[in-house]
Amino acid sequence: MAILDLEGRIRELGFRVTPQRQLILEAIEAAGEHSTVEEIFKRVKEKSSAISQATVYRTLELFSKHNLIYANEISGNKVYELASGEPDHHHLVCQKCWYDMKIDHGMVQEMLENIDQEYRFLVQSEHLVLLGLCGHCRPAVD
Amino acid sequence: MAILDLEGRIRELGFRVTPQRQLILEAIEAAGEHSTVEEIFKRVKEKSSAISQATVYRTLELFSKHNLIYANEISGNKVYELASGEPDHHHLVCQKCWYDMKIDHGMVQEMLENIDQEYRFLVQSEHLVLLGLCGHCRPAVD
DNA sequence: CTACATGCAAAGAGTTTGCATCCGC
DNA sequence: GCGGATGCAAACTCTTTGCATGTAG
Repeated sequence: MAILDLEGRIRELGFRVTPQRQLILEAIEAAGEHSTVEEIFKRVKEKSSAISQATVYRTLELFSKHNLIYANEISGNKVYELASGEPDHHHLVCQKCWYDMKIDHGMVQEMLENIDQEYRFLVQSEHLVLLGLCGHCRPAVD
Repeated sequence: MAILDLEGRIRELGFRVTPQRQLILEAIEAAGEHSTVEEIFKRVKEKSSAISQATVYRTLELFSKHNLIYANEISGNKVYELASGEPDHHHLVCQKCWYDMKIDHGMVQEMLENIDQEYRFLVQSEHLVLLGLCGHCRPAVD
C-alpha cells in the first residue's frame, strides 16, 4: 500500500495522522523492507530530530495491530514492513549471509489451501519468513 | 529423540551431562511441546530447587545451537521443543485461543521442494510454526 | 585433577509506562 | 476545545556476563 493510502486507513480507523507517524511510515518505506526498530528510529531522527523511542514503539505496535504494517521476527529481531493489503510475497532469509529473497505468494498458496482443507486452519502469516541457506552459502555449511 | 539419545549426543559433542542438563531435557519433554523459558525453569525448580536462571538460559542456548532442541518464536515468546532428528512435524498455532495443532511434514514438503528447485534455497526451519486462526475461532474473527 | 559447568548477583539491552504537555481534527 | 498523541525519564522484564566455586569425566 502506498503511504497516502495508509494515512487514509489511519484516519478511517479513528486515529490521527501526525508528523511522527508519517515519518515512521516513510522510514519503513525507504528501507525497502524489513526494518528493525533501531533502523526506523535512526532514519526518522535523520529527518527530524524530534521524536522519542517511546513514540516509535507505540506507533509500530498500533500499526501492526491494525495491519498497516507486517511484523516479523528474524533471528531474535523484530522487523517491520509496509503491508501490501493482500498476501503477495514472502521471504527466504539466509541464516548465514542474511540475504533476503522475495518469493511469490504462488509458491505458498497451494500449501495454505491444503492446510485449510485438511485442518480448517486459516494461516494468517500473510507474510512468511522462512529461514535457511541460500545457493551461495549452501555448499559451505558449517 | 529420546532423552537417552540426547544425553549421548551431548557427550559426543564433547559436553558434560550434568544433573541440571538432564532436568532441563526432562522438563522440556514433560511439557510435551513448546515450553517457554519460564515454564522450563518452573518445572525444573519443582524437581530440584537448586538451579539458576542463568544455567537454564545457557543450557537452552547450547542445546538449540547444537540442534538438540528446536527453538521457535510464538508471538514474542521463545519456545523450545526436543528435536526429533528429522523434520517430521510442524505447528499451526491459533492466535486467538493458542491451540497448537501438529501437522505432518508432508503438508509442507512439496512447497519446500519447489522452493529448493526454483530458488536453490534450503529452508532450515525443520520445525515451522504457522500462526493463524483455527476452525473454532475463525468465524469469530474480531 | 583439570577444564567445563554452575550459582550468584550485578549489569545490560530492549521495551513499556505514568504523567504533564501538545496538537490534529 | 477536546481527546488522542507525544516526550521524557523512570521502571520493568528478559537475558547476559564476570567471577569464584563445584564437579563430571
